[in-house]
Amino acid sequence: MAAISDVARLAGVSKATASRALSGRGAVADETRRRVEAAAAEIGFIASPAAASLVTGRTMNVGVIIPFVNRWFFGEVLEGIERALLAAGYDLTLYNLADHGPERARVFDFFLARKRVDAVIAIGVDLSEREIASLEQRGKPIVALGGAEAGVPSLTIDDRAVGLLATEHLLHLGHTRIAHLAGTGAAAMPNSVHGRRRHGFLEAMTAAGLAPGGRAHIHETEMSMPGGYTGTLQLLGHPGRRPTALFAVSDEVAFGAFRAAEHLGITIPGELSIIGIDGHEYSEMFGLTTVEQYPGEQGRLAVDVVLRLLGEGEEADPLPDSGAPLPTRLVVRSSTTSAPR
Amino acid sequence: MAAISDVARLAGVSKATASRALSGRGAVADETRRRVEAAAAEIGFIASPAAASLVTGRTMNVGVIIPFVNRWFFGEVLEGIERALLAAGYDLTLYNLADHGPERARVFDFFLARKRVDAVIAIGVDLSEREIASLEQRGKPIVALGGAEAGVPSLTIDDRAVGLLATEHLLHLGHTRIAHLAGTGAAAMPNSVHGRRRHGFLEAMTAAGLAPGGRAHIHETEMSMPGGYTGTLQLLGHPGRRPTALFAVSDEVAFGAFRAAEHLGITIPGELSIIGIDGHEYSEMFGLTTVEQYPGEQGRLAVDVVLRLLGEGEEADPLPDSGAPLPTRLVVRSSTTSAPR
DNA sequence: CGCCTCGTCGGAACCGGTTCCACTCACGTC
DNA sequence: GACGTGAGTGGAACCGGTTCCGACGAGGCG
Repeated sequence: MAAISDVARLAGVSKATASRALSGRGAVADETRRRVEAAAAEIGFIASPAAASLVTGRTMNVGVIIPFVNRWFFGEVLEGIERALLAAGYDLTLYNLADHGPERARVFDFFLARKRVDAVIAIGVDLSEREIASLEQRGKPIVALGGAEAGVPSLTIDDRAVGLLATEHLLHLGHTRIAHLAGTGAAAMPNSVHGRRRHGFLEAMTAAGLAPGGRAHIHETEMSMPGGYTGTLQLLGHPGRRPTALFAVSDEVAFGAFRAAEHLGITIPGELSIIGIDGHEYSEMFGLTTVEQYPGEQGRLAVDVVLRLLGEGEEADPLPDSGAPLPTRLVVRSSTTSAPR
Repeated sequence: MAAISDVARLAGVSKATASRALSGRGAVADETRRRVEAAAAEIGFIASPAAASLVTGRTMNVGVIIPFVNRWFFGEVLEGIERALLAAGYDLTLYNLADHGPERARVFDFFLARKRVDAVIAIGVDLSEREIASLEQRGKPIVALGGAEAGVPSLTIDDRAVGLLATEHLLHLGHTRIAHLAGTGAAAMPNSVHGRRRHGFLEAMTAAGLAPGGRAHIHETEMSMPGGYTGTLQLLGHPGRRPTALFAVSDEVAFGAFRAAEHLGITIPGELSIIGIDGHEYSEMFGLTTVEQYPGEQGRLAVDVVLRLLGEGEEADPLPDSGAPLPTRLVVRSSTTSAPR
């Protein structure tokens, strides 16, 4: 429990000089700095973050709010954030908040409002006005990732464009009976990620003269492999002319569709083409055509923005995150092919 | 920016009394407490954790070290820990440490050694002597989860028994040509989770008079679905008498095996029985027979132990975590059946 | 009725850093 | 040679709580 006063005494300087020497702020003669550093090393001095943050008001800690840990996208983002934060000397405090329960209010009022974090990164959760106000009022920057928030800097891919792109890929292959496995609430919440991807689908279909509801089918399902499985069974299980292509809202959902197709004896891509969204780690194994996004990199970017807002990056790189959507890329594999005639 | 001195002034008491009233420590008259609480509520007083931890030495923060976020088991454990910690008023600081890189030393020396956390929960990472000593020396309790650590309280299932149980299930079904998809390093590190499961497999095979190496095959692979996929292709892809049953070291690996079997035109369970370990969220969808474990509950338990070590739970429930292995359960589904004759 | 005990409370020290301010001193300039 | 300048340093206040210790009054006991 060596304190800075011990270091100062050992180095023969004042506490003030020791602090300046170790923190790098303020002018200290080179020779003095070396003496102080040597003294600190000798007694194994470790500064108390509590004492520092008490006076500076900075905790060197960023809160991350995330609804799921075990969905691939979120896990990847979290890893990216963690790495970037660690490199910058920040700690990451995790809040796993799915719904708007009492838990959530408690986290905002009790944990985040306290001086436990300097900033907040919210992944895939829509913050309420009150929640945003509560944080901003205390001068804590917020950055949203996935799901644009009004009033706070948001990093997100263009989900509508991605839905459009995926659907157009299927259309270009000659498919006309195309189904969409959408995420829960896609129709009810047009501004959600699911809603925007659905919108892109509808837009492409309409532009191709394929009135949705006529031959296009949309089924909403949970964002998981079992969700894709049961959803696909619903979509393709009944007799009649089946869709020849399926646009799944995420790769995990698409994986479930693979399994359902196998169960139904439908071959891929012969009888059914499947495209997903994400660029999931497993998509190569499935041979899944997908629109890739890069969640790890997105997490890193979110940290960049946060650090800039905290006045760390200062000038440095100008970073063109001026509202431009994050990059995505169509990767064609073996799960999509020309429509059977 | 309301400080406790403001509360005290408003309530007409001293800082000392205000602190006692709000923290619940020390004797305060009921009427005084009510006045202080009313004053605190009125000006929206929020205590500074930095100030409190500076003097008490407690941060109300627990560090969690985890090698992956995106493996189901780890994600589930993390969620369980988060929930339990939050309920107890603790924050969770996440450290995503896979290998023994320089990053890792930095986390231990710079982050954990500082007074940023009160305790550490290490999931599936083997701590070095030095790392353990460094934490214990500073009075920070450590709890290990999955992969027993010498010298620190460890929560873990009995991996050898689980491997035994899974293999015996296949043996009871009459299988004699049984392959094991083991985790990386299973042979090289007999005390690892992978090593112990492999050991259980060998033990069951030997007891059944089936000399490993004769008709039993072991292949080591990455703990993921693609790992299971390529591993299974290796194991079953070449001609000759194939195994009729497969014991996969984890459910995710088993899922990959399903996919590989489909690719090879092998029916399940007709030509190949598959059993996994974990009780993965998706195992029901696959109809996978598995030995379930309960990672969310394990995380909760780890928090219980940590809180006890921090002197929170004090007496309360005696909790029989006296080294007894965590619960597991064999769940038979449609992926295993009698050996073909 | 005197004394002890206990509940209640205030004053003040303290946790361990950071930073403002004043001061010294060497150096360059006119 | 007088003076301004700025680097380098120390003293002390301060961040916002917690806790030790002592004071005080009321009630119980002998």
